[in-house]
Amino acid sequence: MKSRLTILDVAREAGVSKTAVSFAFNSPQRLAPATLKKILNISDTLGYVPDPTARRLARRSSGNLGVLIPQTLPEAFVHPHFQEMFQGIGEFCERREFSLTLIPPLQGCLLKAVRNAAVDGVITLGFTPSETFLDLLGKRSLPLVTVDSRIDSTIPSVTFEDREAARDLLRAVLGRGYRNLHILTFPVAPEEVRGNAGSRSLSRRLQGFRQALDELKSENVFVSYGSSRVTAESACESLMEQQWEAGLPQVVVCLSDAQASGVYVFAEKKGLRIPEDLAVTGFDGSLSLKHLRPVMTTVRQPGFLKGKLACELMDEQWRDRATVRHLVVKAHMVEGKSLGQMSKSWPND
Amino acid sequence: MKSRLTILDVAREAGVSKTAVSFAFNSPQRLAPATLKKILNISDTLGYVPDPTARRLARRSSGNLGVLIPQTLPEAFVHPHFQEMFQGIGEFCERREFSLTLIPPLQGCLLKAVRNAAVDGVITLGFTPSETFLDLLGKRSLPLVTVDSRIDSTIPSVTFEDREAARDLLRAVLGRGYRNLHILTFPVAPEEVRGNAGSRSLSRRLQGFRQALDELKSENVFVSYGSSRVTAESACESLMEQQWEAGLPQVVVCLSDAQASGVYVFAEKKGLRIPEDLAVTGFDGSLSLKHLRPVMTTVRQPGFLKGKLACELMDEQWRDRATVRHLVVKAHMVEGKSLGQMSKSWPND
DNA sequence: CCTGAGTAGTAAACCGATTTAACGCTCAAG
DNA sequence: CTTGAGCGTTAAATCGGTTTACTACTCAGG
Repeated sequence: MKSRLTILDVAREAGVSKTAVSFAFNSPQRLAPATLKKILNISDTLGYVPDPTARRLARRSSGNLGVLIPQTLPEAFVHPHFQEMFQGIGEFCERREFSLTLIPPLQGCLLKAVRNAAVDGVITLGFTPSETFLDLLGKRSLPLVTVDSRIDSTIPSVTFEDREAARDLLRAVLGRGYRNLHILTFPVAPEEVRGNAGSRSLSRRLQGFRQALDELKSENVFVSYGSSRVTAESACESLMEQQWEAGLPQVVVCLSDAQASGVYVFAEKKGLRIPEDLAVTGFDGSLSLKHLRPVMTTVRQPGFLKGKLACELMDEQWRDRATVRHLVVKAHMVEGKSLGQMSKSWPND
Repeated sequence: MKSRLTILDVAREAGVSKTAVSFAFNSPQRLAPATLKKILNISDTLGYVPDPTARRLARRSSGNLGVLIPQTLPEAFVHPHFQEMFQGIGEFCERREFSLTLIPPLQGCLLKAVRNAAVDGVITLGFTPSETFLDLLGKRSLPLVTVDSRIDSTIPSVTFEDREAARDLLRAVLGRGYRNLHILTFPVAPEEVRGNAGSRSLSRRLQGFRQALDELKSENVFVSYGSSRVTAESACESLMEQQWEAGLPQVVVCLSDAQASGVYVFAEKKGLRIPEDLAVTGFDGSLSLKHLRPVMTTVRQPGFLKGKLACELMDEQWRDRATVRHLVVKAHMVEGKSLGQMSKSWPND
C-alpha cells in the first residue's frame, strides 16, 4: 500500500526543488530547457500526475463548471434542445480545459449537492432557482448564470426572445388565412394559457400567441387548447386523437418540435396530408428533426449558441464581477412546408 | 471584494480554535452542547460554509464518483437502459452523500479530462477502457469498476449474462416452432455476427443466439441478418421496409427493445397483427416500454441493479483493495404476447 | 573594474480545511 | 492525598500543490 506519488518524490529524484517541478508543469518558460526536459522525463517514468485537488486549493479555482438542470438527468437529456445547449457548454469546457460537473438534482438534496460541489460557478438551465439556493451561492460567493430565466439585473442571463418568436410565428399562421387553430400546450396555470402571466419561457410563448391573436380581434378566430404532461410524441398523438373526435382544426400550433412530430405521426396514421388536410407548426427547430417530411415550419432557437453565450457570461464573472450582461438570443423563422397556404378549396370554406 | 469567509473567521468570532469549528461540522459529539450550538449559530449568521476543495484535500477523498460513458452525454441518455443504470448509481450517491461527476468524453480529451478530475473512483459504463487509460488510473491509483466489460480478474466488474439470456430467448423462439427468423443486429464485425467472437455485450448476445441455433443443426432454420447504425425506432422501420420487399420472416429477433418497438410501428403501418402475422422479441426489458400492446416478449436486464452493484463494488475498493469481485447479473425472461405460438394455420405451413 | 539587467532556481509562505497528540480540568476511586 | 480516567478543547502537523520574493550567477555596457 504505497502512498501516492507527490511532487516531492519527483523533486528529490530530479535533484531540484519542488518549485522547479511545479514550474515544469505550469510555467515551463521559467526553466532552462535542459532542466525542464529532465523533470518531465522523470515525472513521466515515475508516473507522476499533479493532484487535482491540491492544485485546485492552491490556485483557488476548481477548474470545473457546475451545470444544474431541472428534473433528472435522463428527463433532461431526451430533449434535443438540452442536448444542443450541452454541446455549446461542452465546447467551451473543452477549449478551456474545464471539466463539467452535472449537479444531479437528487431528490431534494440539490442544495446539499451544491454546497459541497467543487465548482467555480453554476449555470442553471431552464429553471429559476429558489431563494435559499441563491443565498447559498452567495455565501460561497459562486457566480451564477441563468439560461432561460431572468432573476434580476444583478445576475447575468441568457434568454431567448420567446414572446417575439411566438408572436411572429402566429402572425404567419394567421397571415395565411387560418382561423381555426388548436394550440398544444403543456400543463400551465389558466392565466398563463390565456397569455397573461408567467415568466417561464413557455408562458412567454403563450403571451406571444396572445399578442398576435389580439391584433386580429375583430375577425373570428377559433382557438382551442390541449395540454399534456409529457412532451413525447406518443402523448401528443393521443391528444390529437381526442381532437379528431371533436372535429379537426385547420392548423395545430405546438410549443415544441416534439409535440409537432407527434402530430405528424397522427396525421400519417389517419391518412391526413400535411399541410393540405392539417397544417402544423413546431417550436425550437431542433436540428435532430431535420429529416421530417414535409419540412417543418418552426422557429429555431439556437441551443448551441445559448450554451456558448452562457459560458462567456460565466467567464466575464470570473474576470470581473462588476459587468453583468443580459443576452437575448434572436429567433429565426424556419420556413418549411408544413404550414402551407390556407387554400380556397378548404372544405369548410 | 472581500475574500472568502474561512474557518478562522468563524473561530475568531466564536472565541474558539479552528479545530473546534471543524469539530462542529464533522464530529459534533466531541464538543460540549453549548459550544456546538454557539459555533453553529455564528457560522450560520456569518454565512460560513466549509470549502469543499480544502476539505477534500485534507480528507484525502473528493466525495465524488466519476462515471464514464461511451459517446456523448446526449447519445447515452436516450437509451433507457443507461437511464436505469444512472438511477441505480444516483441512488447510491444520494444515500452516501456523494456527488456525481460525469466525465464528458469531449473529443479525444477523455484522458486529459480524467487526469484532472477530482474523483475517488471511476465507473465505466458499457465500454472497455484503453490501455493508456488504465495506466493513468493506475498512476493516480484510482479504483475502477467496469460495467458490461470485463478486463481481467484484478478489476471488479458487473456484467450481464448476455449469452445465456440470448440463448434462452432463442430457444424459446425455436421451441415454439419458428424456423424463419430475422435477426436485427447493430453494425458488428462479420465474425461477431456469426456468433464466433467478441466480448462486447452485443457480440455475446449473438453468441448466445448462435448456440441455440447450433442445437438444432439438423433442422432447417432460415436466418437473415439486418443491421443499422442507429438504434432509433425509425431506423428499424426502414430496415423492416427492406425486409418486407424481400419477403417477411415469421419472427424478428431484436438486440434491443428500441429496435423491437420499431418493428411494432412497422407492423402497425403495414396492418400486420402481432404475433399472428409477425412475431417479435426484444432485449433489455426497459421499464419505459411497458405500455406497448401486445406486451413484448423480452429478456429483462435490471439496469438499476447493475448501477447499484457497481457502486457496491466501488465501495469495496475504497474499503479494501484486496477483495475483487465479479458480479454477473441474472437475466429474467419476460413472457409477453408478442412471440405467441407458431400456429398450425401459418400460411407457409 | 564596476554597475545593472536578465536568468535559473530556491526557500518559505500560503491555500483552507482535517486530524493527531497533548493539555488542563474535574471528579470518583483507592 | 494521590492517581487516573474522562471530558472538552487546542496547538501543531498534514494534505499536495502554487506563488511570491529573494538569491546567486552571468554577461553586456560604460
